[in-house]
Amino acid sequence: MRCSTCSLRESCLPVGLTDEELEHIDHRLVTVLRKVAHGEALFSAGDRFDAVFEIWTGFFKTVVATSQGRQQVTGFPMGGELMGLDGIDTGRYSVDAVALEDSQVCVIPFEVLETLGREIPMLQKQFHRIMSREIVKAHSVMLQLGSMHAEERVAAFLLNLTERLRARGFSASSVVLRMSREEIGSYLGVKLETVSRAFSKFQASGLLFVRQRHVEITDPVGLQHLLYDVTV
Amino acid sequence: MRCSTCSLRESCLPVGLTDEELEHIDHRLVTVLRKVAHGEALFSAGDRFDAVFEIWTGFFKTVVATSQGRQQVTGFPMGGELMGLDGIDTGRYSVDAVALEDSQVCVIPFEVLETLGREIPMLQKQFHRIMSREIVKAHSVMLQLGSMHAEERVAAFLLNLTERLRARGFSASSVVLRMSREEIGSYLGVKLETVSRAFSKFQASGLLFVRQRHVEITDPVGLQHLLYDVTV
DNA sequence: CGCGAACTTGAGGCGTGTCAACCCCTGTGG
DNA sequence: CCACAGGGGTTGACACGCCTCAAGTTCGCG
Repeated sequence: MRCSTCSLRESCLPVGLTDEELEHIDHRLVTVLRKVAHGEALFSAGDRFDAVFEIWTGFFKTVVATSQGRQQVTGFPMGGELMGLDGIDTGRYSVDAVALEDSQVCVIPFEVLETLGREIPMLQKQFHRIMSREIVKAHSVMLQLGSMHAEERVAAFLLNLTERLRARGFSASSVVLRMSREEIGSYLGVKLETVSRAFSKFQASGLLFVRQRHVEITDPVGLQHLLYDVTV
Repeated sequence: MRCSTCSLRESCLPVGLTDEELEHIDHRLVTVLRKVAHGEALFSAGDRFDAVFEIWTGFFKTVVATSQGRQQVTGFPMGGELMGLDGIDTGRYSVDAVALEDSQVCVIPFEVLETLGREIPMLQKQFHRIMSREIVKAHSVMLQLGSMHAEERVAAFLLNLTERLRARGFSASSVVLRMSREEIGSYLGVKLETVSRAFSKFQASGLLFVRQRHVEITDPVGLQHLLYDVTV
């Protein structure tokens, strides 16, 4: 596997490396490309940790669960994002990572990443940036879960999703959701019916058109205003 | 500042380092000990990032805020925990870190940490573990915010707090809360009155005694059961 | 073409928020 | 040492947003 010629090299772990450094990590950082079928788990909570995974193509959900059967979707990682960082601490993954569509991931053995990080300071720095970003994203989700009303959460979710799609060159207005209402609801801390009602209400307000998993956002600014116009 | 003779060296960043390695980082990893008075901010969202902070003594809260004035407490870090990791990504801190009592923190310039990490693999590994743990903790908070009822959240909060105190050699049954009902409520995504009512109800159930910020937990197992006995 | 899963929509109940009054501590100044 | 002020905490009554339960609809897929 060669990072130096990969189409994602500008939005992936080795961003900012020189051509020389990129060639140095070719065939070393990533040795295997793994395919994950729709519905299949890339890894599960409790599995032994030995690698992190860079999403090359596809879409995932990550889920934490308690022994009592409580579940919570903690994220919807997509192309260019790194998964498995939660496993570094204890040596076992703490979430399930399930593909929401047929996907391909670059397998990065963690030992190799730490070694190459010592050799290439820029790689080390990028890795730290990515872990830090993960923490910041988590804080942002906590803010949503802790302080927003149901409709605001759904609006924030849609805006966040479309922004990420836009950054990857996809349309930000016409979206096909890869996840169910129930998965969205779990992520946002509300029930699936509440998500459905929010979509319907947004449609009635002329902000978007929704038909099952197809969403056409006609008024992104209006959606954004839902996050501002709140009695705080 | 010397890490090799610090009383916290077994529950701090350089855990697991050899005596030689510890002496190598003495006066280098930590150059300054900073005092933060009760109510004062160690750093604020937007401040330029150049260091992470290891809490030596004291107690903090971290708070995220939006431009619209929405706020969310994201954590209550205490002795032996690392703060400021959120600033690595963008080069600016993304939360406020406010002392809830007079505190002292070791200032760790981030440049130095990355350099020493390249020299000492064990230091690098410990740092990665800590960042990873931060992500896992965040997932756990998401689970609370997204799937638990108010009383369950309060019970989980109390159990988590006392467990951390216990790990530091303090009593796990007799606690003086350093934070207000409002701060607890913000952290848990409920209103301060709801926190107050939960405390009162726990007392009525014989699980604990509460008087203002003094909490005496008489039945930790009973508290734990509140998290199990739920229709999921 | 038909089945089942996912989604939508409605009615009613419950949990938490809101608002307000009161109490308890702490700290300050006379 | 006491009086007082003020912030934090508690408790109650009521409102409302979201959950629950249920029925009906649509869509994807075998």
